[in-house]
Order: sequence, then C-alpha cells, then structure tokens
Amino acid sequence: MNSEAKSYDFLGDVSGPGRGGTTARVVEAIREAIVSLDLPPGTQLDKAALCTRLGVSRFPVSEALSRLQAEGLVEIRPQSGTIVARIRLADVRENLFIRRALEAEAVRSLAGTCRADLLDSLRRNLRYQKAAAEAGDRKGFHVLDLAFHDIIFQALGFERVKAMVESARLGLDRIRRLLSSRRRHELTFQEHEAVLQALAAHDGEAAARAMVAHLDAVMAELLTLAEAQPDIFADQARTQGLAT
Amino acid sequence: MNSEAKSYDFLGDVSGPGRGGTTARVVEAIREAIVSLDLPPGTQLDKAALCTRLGVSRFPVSEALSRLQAEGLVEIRPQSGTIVARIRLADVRENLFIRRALEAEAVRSLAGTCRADLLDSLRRNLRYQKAAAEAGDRKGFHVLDLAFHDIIFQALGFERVKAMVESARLGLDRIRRLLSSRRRHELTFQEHEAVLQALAAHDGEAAARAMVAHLDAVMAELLTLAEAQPDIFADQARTQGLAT
DNA sequence: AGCCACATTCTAACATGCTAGTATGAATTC
DNA sequence: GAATTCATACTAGCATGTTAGAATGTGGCT
Repeated sequence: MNSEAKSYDFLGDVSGPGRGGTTARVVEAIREAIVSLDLPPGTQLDKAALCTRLGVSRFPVSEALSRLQAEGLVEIRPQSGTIVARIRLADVRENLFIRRALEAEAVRSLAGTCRADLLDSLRRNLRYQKAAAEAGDRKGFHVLDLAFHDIIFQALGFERVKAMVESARLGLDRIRRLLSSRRRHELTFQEHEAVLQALAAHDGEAAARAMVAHLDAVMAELLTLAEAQPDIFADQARTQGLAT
Repeated sequence: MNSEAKSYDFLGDVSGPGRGGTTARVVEAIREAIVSLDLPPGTQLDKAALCTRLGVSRFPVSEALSRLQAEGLVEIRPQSGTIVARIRLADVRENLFIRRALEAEAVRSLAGTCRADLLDSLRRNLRYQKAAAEAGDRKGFHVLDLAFHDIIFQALGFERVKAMVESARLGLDRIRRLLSSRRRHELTFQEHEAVLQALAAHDGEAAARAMVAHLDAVMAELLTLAEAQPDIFADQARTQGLAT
C-alpha cells in the first residue's frame, strides 16, 4: 500500500515565530502545492504524512483541509479519505462567473471616484507587464497579472471580496499553468490596458465591459484547452449537478 | 465574573443521527443565534458554556467559530476571547457589494436562457409575497424573500456562488430584522417584480439593473437606520482599514 | 495619589487519544 | 468460476489533555 514514500518534500516551511497562525500557514502550504500541481488532481492525501512533514499535529491539518474543501481544492470523503479535487469544468465556469461578477462590479464602482494614485499604480504595473510579456518572462508576468487585479481590490478596500476573488482565481490557476503562452500574455496586456483606459475615463460601464471581455477571453482559452487535454478533467458530462 | 449564567437556552438542538456533520450543525446553531440577535453584537462567547449547552466537545465549536469568523459574524481575539462581531458600516457596504455583483450577474446570465419553469417558480413565489405583504406577515415575507433569491441561484447551479451570497445576506440580516416594515415589504415586492419582468423579457441588462436597484434601495434604508441607531454599530470612522 | 511591574487567571491554539464508519480484500458459498 | 459475505485495516470526526499568550487586577514604588 505504502509503496510510495509520500515524503511531500515540495511543501513549504510552516514553522512560525509564535503560537498563532499555524493553521493559516498549513493552508497556505498545501494550497500552494495543489495550485502548483505538485499535488496533481486526484492525489490521495496522507494526513499522517502531512503532519510529520510539516511538524504539526492533526488539528491544524484537519482545519486546513476543511477550508480547502470550502475553496473547492480538495474533496473530503467522510471516513474514507481526502483527495486533491479533480478539475471540473463546472467549477471552472463557476470560478470565472465569480471573477466576472466581482471584478466587473469592482471597476464599475471604482471608475467614478478612482484617484490619481490608483491610476498611476495601474499604469506602472502595465509598463512592467509589457516588459515581461516582451521578454517572455512567464512567471514574472503572472505575478504582475495578479498584482494588477490586487491593486484594484486594494483600492476598493473590501477584504472579503478580495479573498473571494483570490479563492476563485486559485481554483483557475491549476489550468492557467498549462495555458501560459506568449500570445496569451500579449492579449492579456492589451485587455488590461483597455480596463485602465476606461477607468481613467471614469466610465464604469466601459470598465466593466472591458473586464468581462478580458475574463471571457481567458475562459474561452481554458475551454479550448479543456477539449485538448480531457485527461486532467473529471466527469465532463455527468455528475455535474446542474439544476434539474 | 460569571455573574451571568450564560445558559444559551435559545440555541437550537445539534444532536444528529450519525457521527458526521456535528460541526456543520454547530455552525448553523450559533449562526442562527447571532443573526436572530439572540446573541447581540459585542457579546462575549463562553466556549466552555457552548460546549456543555450543545453537548459537544471543543473541537467542533472551535472549527465552527473559525468558519463564522471567515463569514464575518464573530471576531476571534487570539488567546483573549471571541465576541459576536459588532456591525460595521464597512461590512454592510461590503456585503451589499457582494450581493449586488453576484446577483446582478446571476440574472444577467440567466435572462438569455431562462426556462419557463424558472419563471413559473418566480411568479408563484411573487404571488405568495404579495399575499404575505398584504397580510403583514413579516416572518413569512422574509422566508419568501429568501426563496426568491434562492430560486435564482438554484437555476444557476453554482453552489459556491450560492454559499457566498447566503453568507453576505446573513451578514445583513442582523440589521434587516430592525428594518422589516410593511412599506419595505411592498417596495421589495415591486422591485422583485421588476426583476421578473426583465427576466421574462430575456433582457439581461435590464434584469441586472432591476436587481441592483433593489439592493441599492435596501442599502439606502439600512444606512438611514444606521444613522438613527448608531449604538449597535462599531467604529463608524476609525479602524475601518480603508486602503491607505 | 498616580504609575509601573508583576503575578494570577482566563482564553485560544495546539497535541494526543479514541471511536465509528467506510472501503477493500479474502474466504466462503452457490 | 462468480458472486456474496465477513473480517480487517484505514480514515475522518470527535473528545480530552496541555501549553502559550493576553488581559486584568494587585501590590509596590515614585
């Protein structure tokens, strides 16, 4: 049974200074491992091994897995086992729905009152994006992409909204890894720029439209990818639980 | 110190059939107590008393409180204590933002493809709403109000979105209790009807506008109420942590 | 009298032990 | 040989024990 060692070497360090925050760090470590595909979809998680590897007890691990289940990254089968959630097309759609709704409303709501320093931050970010896209720096571009959206939510000041969007984005990141391409970077850059333009013009509706267009473009590519690599997806047609 | 008994009599029963789901039931019980204002904002929670009252150990209670913190209903002060979150104006704004974004996008996305049975369900619900409003049945109307929004998300089929909206709505329910009035019911009914009209006409944008108008109307009343009863709110101006 | 240091006490966070439910595989029966 | 039943091993969920940190109140000091 335990033919594979399950050493979980790739997991980050969770040793913290004081007492508090252990659970949060465990969440972070496992989430990172899942999103980076070090833990591929469908992998069974050995809780005991996780505890020994991270040097913590089962309490924080249990709670961490529970939260990750809420985020849709793992699937807990009661009394049976916990596995890394397979990527379901329905989840991809849902996560993109969440991002479309919240991010569009964010820019719509910001356009009217957005301050100059916000625009400046976005402009600076886009300059870096352009450079990263031209240099073909995939990882750098990804970081800047995240930062672009983060800047917007920072300006909005809604912590829970930000957390929700981040959660939705993480649910998509496992696929995005496979999607990252130079052409996509250039397109993303242009789409981001359109958002900025609309924000600068204080046109909320246009900003929302630009954001939706951006996310829909990503969605379209993800779906194309899904067609090409059906093996990493679970249950395309059945058990999707669409409204009856 | 323990001059008050802290009997927590109002808490519902959490005894379940089998082994699983205890934590979920504890969450439900405490959440209900908070939303119904049996546990007023600012109340300190006695974890041990909760355990004895509910007949469970500290494990499910801890996890339940942790989840409720994520929902913004309680505030955990490390090593110090847990209190029922005071209602912050910023949270009200955030929760309404979430609802506006997700519910508007929901009806926008549904308008194009909405099926006849969905419209029928909504129509039936609105007939009941009208009856409840005219009869002055506050509790009944509230239930129907929830059902109206639930029907929409049921049709959408996105579980996590539904959970997010529900969480946001619960964060607002503590105030809504104080706001529930006959006039508000009539207005709500009319606003709901506008949403239905637009859905029936397959006009997504109009449906979204109607939904936003509905939620904004609620928001306006909540803010008016906030002015009138500032005592239940915490820190109007300071420590709101708006983007610096 | 006002202020500061210290100790007590309370709490959440963490570790560990235990139980029940599930799945798997082997043995038995048809 | 195939299907079914039973035993075993494994897992999540729950209970309980332990520890570290924070608030508060008290005593001494200025």
